[in-house]
Formats: sequence, C-alpha cells, structure tokens
Amino acid sequence: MSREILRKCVLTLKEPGLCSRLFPLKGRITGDTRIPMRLSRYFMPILRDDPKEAEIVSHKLMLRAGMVRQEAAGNYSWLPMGFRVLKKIEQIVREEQDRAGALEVLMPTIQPAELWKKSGRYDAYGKEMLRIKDRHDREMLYGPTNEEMITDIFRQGVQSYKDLPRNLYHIQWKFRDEVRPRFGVMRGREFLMKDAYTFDVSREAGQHAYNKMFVSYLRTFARMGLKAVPMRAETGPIGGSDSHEFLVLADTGESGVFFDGDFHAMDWNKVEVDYDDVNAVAKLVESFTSKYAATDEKHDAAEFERRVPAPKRMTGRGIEVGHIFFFGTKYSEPLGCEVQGADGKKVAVQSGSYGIGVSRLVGGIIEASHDDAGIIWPEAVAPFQVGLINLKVGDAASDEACLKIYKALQAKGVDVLFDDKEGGAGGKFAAMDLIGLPWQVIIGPRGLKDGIAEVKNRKTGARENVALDQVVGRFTA
RNA sequence: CGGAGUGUAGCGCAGUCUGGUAGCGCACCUGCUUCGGGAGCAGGGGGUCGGAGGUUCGAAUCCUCUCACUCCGACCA
Repeated sequence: MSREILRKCVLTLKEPGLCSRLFPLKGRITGDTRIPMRLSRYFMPILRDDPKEAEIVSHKLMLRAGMVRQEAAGNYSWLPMGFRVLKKIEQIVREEQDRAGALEVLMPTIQPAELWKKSGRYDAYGKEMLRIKDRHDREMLYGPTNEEMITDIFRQGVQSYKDLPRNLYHIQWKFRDEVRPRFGVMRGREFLMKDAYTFDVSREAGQHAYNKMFVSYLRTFARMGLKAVPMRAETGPIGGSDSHEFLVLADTGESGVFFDGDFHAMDWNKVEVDYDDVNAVAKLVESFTSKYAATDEKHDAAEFERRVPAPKRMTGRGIEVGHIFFFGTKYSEPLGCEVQGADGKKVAVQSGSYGIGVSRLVGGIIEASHDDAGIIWPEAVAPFQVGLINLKVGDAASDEACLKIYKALQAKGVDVLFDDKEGGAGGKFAAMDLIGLPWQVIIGPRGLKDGIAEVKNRKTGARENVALDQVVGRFTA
C-alpha cells in the first residue's frame, strides 16, 4: 500500500468506507496477543561473556539473554524477550487477583505530597522517596507505594458499610531510592509491583480479605512454577498487626529462612477453594501457617526446635516475592477513612495491603530455575513455548521443513521463536539453551533424511525423534 | 551513609608503575571453505581511553577536581 493512500485513509474522514476497504477485518483480529517470531527479525542482543557488573546468576543471565539493559543503578530497560516474560508474569498476577475478587485500577506514578503529609509519612519515608517539584513549585513525589492515594480514592467513593468489602489493586511502576540497588531487577529502584488494598467493616471481615489474598498468592506463585513459602514477617515501617512474606527458595536469596520440611511435600497446585467460603479459606491458610516458617529476622531457634523434629528442620535462603499486611485501622483512622455503619455511626474501615514484586519475579524465577547453560523457563512464563532451530539455513529441505512447521505452529497459536539465522549448530544450540525456551524443535539435513525432527525438553534435556508431521501435534494436544 | 574497587570498540580485557600518538579475544561486515554442541583462512569496519582542568614539545599513562558504575556492611516488593 502506498504512503499516499495510507495518509488519505488516515486523514480523510469524508470517505468513511475507505479504511475498511483497505483493511478488511476478516476474522483474524481476536485480541490474541501471541506473536510468532523469526530470530532474523527479532531484537535479542545476546552476550557470550558475563557482563562484569552482574554478580548473581539471574542478573548475568538476563543481561546475556538480552532481556534487559541497565540505564542507571537499579533502573532497567526491558528488551523484547524480557518484556514478554514480564507481561506474562503480570498477567498471571492479574488473573489471580481478579479471581479473588480484587478490582483493577491504575493510579499515577507521580503523586501530590499533600496526601503523604496528611498520613504523616512524607517525612517518615525519608530519602527513599524521590521528591520532585512541578513547574508551579508544588511538591510531588514518585510513588513508592499507594496506601495514601488508594485510601483517598476509596473514601471519596464509599460512604456506607453496605459498600464493603472492597479490594482494589493496580500494577504500576514504583520508585524507591534505595541506598544500594543491586542484583539486577531483583532490587531495582524502579520496579513493577502489584499492590492491592482491602477495605472491610469488621476485624473478622478484614481477616477474611487477608486470607483470600493469602490463598491467591499461593496460587499465583504456583502458576509460575514456584513454591513460595509463606512466612510470618515483621510488619516493618509500614506497620500493622498481621503480616506474611512469601519467599521463593533459592540459594542466592537475600534472606535466611528456617522452615518445616513438610512444605516440600505440600502441593501448591492443589490450592483450590471457594473464595466466598470463609471457613474453607481460613482452613487453607491455617494449613500453611500452622507449620513453622520464618526468615532470619523473625526466627526463633527455641521455637523451631520445639515445633519441628530435627530431620525436618530446613534452613536455606529465600527471595521475597510477596508481602501482605493487615493494618486494622492504622491508616484509616489518621486519613479519616470511615463508613457509616448500620447503627448510623461512623466507623473506621479495616484495611490491608498486599504486594507482589512483578519485575523482581522475573529474576526470582531465573534464580530458582536455571542451569549452567542458561535459563529454564517454566512454561507459564516462558517468552515463547517453542524454539524452532533451522540447523542449515540455505539447505532447501531444511528451509522448507522449518517454514512448514513454523507456519503450522503459528496457525495453532503456539508461541514460537524461529531461529532462521545463518550460523553453526553449536552457536544455535548454545543460544537457545541460554534463553531457556521450554521446548526446542531441531531440524537439519541429518534428521530430514528420515523425515524426522528432534524435540528437546530444555528442563530435562531429554531428546526425542519425532516424525515431521507429528511435531505440531506435540504442542497442541 | 561507612569501607573497598572499576571506568580503554557492542561484550570481556591488556596497555597506566617507567609519558612518544591505542591493542587482544569474542561479536560485527565481505569472500571462500565448512556446517548436529560456540569452525577455518583471507580481507575489513568500529574507540576524542568516563568528564573537566592542569603539568609537558608530547598524556590512556603524571597531578587536581568531578561524574558514573560495582562489591561488602546498615535498610527494602
């Protein structure tokens, strides 16, 4: 299509039918975001050597696989491969929040200082808060969290106890000016976080809201292939009465952890419950909280020894990927967040806040799932499901067989990254192992003589010869 | 914020002590030969040596200031 026609189409409202004539919408537009990709057209600057600024394995691998690029300390650009993973993780978080009855909103990154002065945290937050002045010299800040703002939003929209309970969340970039950012996206200054806020009329209802989030977190992390152990946590500067951290076990974790070996036997994937069934939810939470699990901050050696038999005393390290708090009225009172009760009297709402470090999870998953060759993506968060390797670009039979499978996978909606670049086999294998797609389909003249492709599982390393016409079926069954 | 260190090509590094006009590996480009676990040969492109000031005939190298980044500690999704 010529530029001229395009411009006409865009600019000329006099011809309303032109656009649809030029761009007939025939069934293909479904909202499906799956995009097949040829490596020859992709942007994936992979590195052979570890960049020297990276210390831990996830940081090294993310840089080597071309997922991110550092712009400043704790501040990253997300390149196509990394961004796909980030989006997949974000979507799982979103789906599980929605399922638990939370409502998605989106608050701005920049907030006015007044709200924070009202809660008393403007001064308390200290230098971690990035403070900005606008052109009118008004004090603003780049939000490190959103309790103040969400409470204000809620207050303005809800007056009656009949409007409770409510749970509002958003997934938004935060900025905390950490003294020492490190470990890549695991401890950045700018980071993507899901934060949810619950509002309830009574202590009991608030507890149920907390429990629902607790369960949704178990499900969220399980879907990403992670076992995140809930541990009783300090409420820290944010304050509140009840709090749990969710930690992914990984040798490189920042916190030392002590926990009951029974957690290893528990099946996170079986976390299934009716969120409206208060007792069932409480019981499920109880089954996780009744076992000993604590970070080094909260660890009580005597209690550990009393409650856990010696062979089951597990110690290790963990990465905090989620943190939930029940506040009671700690924030609602100073901020005047009240509703009118059935008796006509105002009552401060019971609130809680619930965070998941979405961008941190990208690093956390790599920490928990990699080997010497590179990343091993769990299927649910993999940037592509299948890496299709043409071992001999230019060979007519190889080119044809690859293209056929590529298009067939594409037609079936399987995320596929097609390595159609020229190059030796070794480099292709190394690159594909590095970026860690769950499955590799390897096609070259040797196998084609017998009409077969090789299907390799990245995690187990298992290879299998599969007849060419069976390959696509392997990923669509 | 205390302590330690590093800035030289896209990435990893040498050269700095002892000043003389910038080099190696990988990556990239061209050609030929290769081609199932990071190939070979030949040719080629790319760096105002983090920045500013100073010393000197001459500075990546010496001096002063500055900026950035990394690591260890105290703090955090």
